[in-house]
Amino acid sequence: MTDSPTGRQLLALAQSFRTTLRHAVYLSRSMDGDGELTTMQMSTLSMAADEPLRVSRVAANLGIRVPSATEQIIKLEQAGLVSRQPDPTDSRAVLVQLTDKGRAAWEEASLRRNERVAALLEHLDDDERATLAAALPIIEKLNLTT
Amino acid sequence: MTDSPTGRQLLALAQSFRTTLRHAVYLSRSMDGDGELTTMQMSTLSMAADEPLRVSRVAANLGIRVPSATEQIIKLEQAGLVSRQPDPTDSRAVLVQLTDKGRAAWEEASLRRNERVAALLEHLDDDERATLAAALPIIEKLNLTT
DNA sequence: CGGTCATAGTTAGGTAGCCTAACATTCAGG
DNA sequence: CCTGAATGTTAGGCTACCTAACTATGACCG
Repeated sequence: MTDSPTGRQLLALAQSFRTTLRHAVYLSRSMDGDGELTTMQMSTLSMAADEPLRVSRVAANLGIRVPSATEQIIKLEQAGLVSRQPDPTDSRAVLVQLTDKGRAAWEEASLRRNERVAALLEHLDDDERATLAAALPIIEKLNLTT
Repeated sequence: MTDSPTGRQLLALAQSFRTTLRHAVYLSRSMDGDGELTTMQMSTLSMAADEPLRVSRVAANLGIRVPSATEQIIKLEQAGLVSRQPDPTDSRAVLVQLTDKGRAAWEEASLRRNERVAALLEHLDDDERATLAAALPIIEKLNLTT
């Protein structure tokens, strides 16, 4: 504790974390296959599942700019999965809302993804799964810090 | 244990994991800023750091196709960070090798990234860091399964 | 009120990274 | 040799992101 042993440990953990983060991106992409909804599309739908929300909120949640969000949302609209309507309380804003078709598509895609991920998790033993489960909220916490 | 309570637990964990995975992608992207090396570029350099390797190996490690790897490698070459030379033992193959400049750039970028991630990790307490450290190899294991 | 500034989205145009298909070159086996 | 497999590169296209410029609405204030 003379100098900063904690600092070195932190750097070492950061190194490992960075590597794993990269592999996680890889893993995530490998889940995206087929003609299914993309991860980003599913996130958008899941946000709108609770209540209609603004384009700017979608952008913020996805970590992209508003024009990019508009683009994606228009595609979802053309696919009939969401509808766009002016916000009655502020006609500048646009509310993105899930259609019935959108909800069905999201639920089904979500289920299928979960099954695919669950199949991976089956290769872990109980302890490993417990550790993983404990780590997830911690990673979430890191995100908020950003 | 009558039906498959484990199955339901697995699905629930899968759901959480999927969400965190998405946020991890977000986190990872948020690290990519500036005019620095991208994550993919750093991975490529780190692979070549040990010994020269083939384009096809780079592609496989990054999870992309060979033409895409060629593209990235050519950019790195133009930046003077790697060199491309025919494999003496098989002149179809091309060996990608780190230049001195490439090694220096990689080491510096790596250090800076680690510092940035370490800054995030500082917001965690010791227990949380321990849990995170324990979870990393488990996530790696999932990747191999893919 | 009426003018000015901020806010919400869309449009336009450009870039980066990925893909498949088609192509050269080289190796390996009968 | 000659044919088929393996290794890269080239060509062309797609998607998701970006910034800049624009429209339209709201909000504040003299």
